[in-house]
Amino acid sequence: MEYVQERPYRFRVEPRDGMRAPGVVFASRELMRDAEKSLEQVVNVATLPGIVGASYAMPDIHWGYGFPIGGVAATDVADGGVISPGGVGFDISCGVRLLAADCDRQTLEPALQAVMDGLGHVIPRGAGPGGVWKPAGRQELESVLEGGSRYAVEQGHGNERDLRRCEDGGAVAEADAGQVGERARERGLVQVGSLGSGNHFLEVQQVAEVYDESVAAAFGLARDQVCVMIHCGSRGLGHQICTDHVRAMDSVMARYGIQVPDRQLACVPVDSPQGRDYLGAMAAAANYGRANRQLLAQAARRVFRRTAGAGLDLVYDVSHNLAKIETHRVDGAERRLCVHRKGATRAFPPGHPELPEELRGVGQPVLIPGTMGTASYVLTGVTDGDAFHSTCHGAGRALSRHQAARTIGGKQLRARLEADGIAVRPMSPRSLAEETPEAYKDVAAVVEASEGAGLCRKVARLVPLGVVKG
DNA sequence: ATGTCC
Repeated sequence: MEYVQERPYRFRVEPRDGMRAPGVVFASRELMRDAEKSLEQVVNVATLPGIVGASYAMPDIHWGYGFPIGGVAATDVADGGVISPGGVGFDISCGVRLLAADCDRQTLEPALQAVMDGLGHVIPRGAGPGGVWKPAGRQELESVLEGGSRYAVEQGHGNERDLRRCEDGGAVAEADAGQVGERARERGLVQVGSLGSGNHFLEVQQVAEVYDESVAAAFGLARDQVCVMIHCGSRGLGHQICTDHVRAMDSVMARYGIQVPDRQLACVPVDSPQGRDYLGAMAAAANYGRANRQLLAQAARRVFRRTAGAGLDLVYDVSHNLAKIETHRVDGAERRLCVHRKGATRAFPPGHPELPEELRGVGQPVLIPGTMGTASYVLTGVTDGDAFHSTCHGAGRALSRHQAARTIGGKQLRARLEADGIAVRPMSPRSLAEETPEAYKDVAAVVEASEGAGLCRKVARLVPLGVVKG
């Protein structure tokens, strides 16, 4: 696959063979070598009807279902633009929530093991059913699907300030629970407030480094401060919605005269019955994901209060697997676009009207989960951000689960992490081994490249003190 | 990611 370097941290594939836009990859030269393996998917996405700008890829790009993970593509709604579930991913609204504790690492130290034991006890994790909160019935599940974090807070699980610090105020308005199928509901009923497995986690962290004091202060973060980061999604419910709607789209796509180079890029016009159906169901899954993170945060708050006498304030909650209808300026005109971000994080700039007043001067907090043994990052959106104000979402996998588990045993890894001062509360040794830090790219390099490409700015680096893993 | 295959 041929590409050229346009400038530092930016590579380009010229349009050819059915591509309606160029491909653009933000990466260092070194990360670009990894990215090459997924360029075919970047090129495939560029053939989607109505695509504007480019088919973009973030520095943590890797192979995914249809779209690459780390892919961003926007389509023009009024110009036959399509919506593709492959551009969102199976884990709809997977995302990150960061809470800042009212104590620093030294103060927490004597209580850390008790905090970790408490979290290990109350945080449901791993595949299958189990959640901290059970909706009373079908009716209440619908309330979660339509109300997200807002509904959870209305029921006493959090406060109004939490909602200001959630993307979309905690709930996407366009959710349509009627488009959530029976099996998705069954699966969703028993998993509200659960982590799941794979790279999902709840970590107790410490602010190890601050790159921008004033932005960090606006986010409520300072050096040595204790934080809690929660990374999870919409569990079986989102997965089932994706499965159901891909099938529905696949069977009608030809009727719209749409051809795609990969069946996994199934799509329909945003402005079509099937497009609206998927967007309504996707929004419902998005709300489920936010309620999920809200309820896990409440569980963490109870543990911190009881075992350490500490409080937790929400810094922000943002998804990195979602499609959204947003207005952007394209070729000098305001256009309504369907922005797919799959393994890419929205990064609104300072002054954006959708940011809460107290953050409007500094930009949107962007939360980047790293790996267990290394670090996570807090970034902020920038004024001249590219790719429809998007940036990276994490380290990005480098080894398969199988390969990872071959490099180290779970017990050995746990011993190594504990020796490094990181308390670990895993679901099983095997699941831990699959998530060994060596299985991931260097998150610092990914963040460096994202900043170098002009997508965001670094605010703080967080290191783990304790990890609860699915 | 996912009741890791309906």
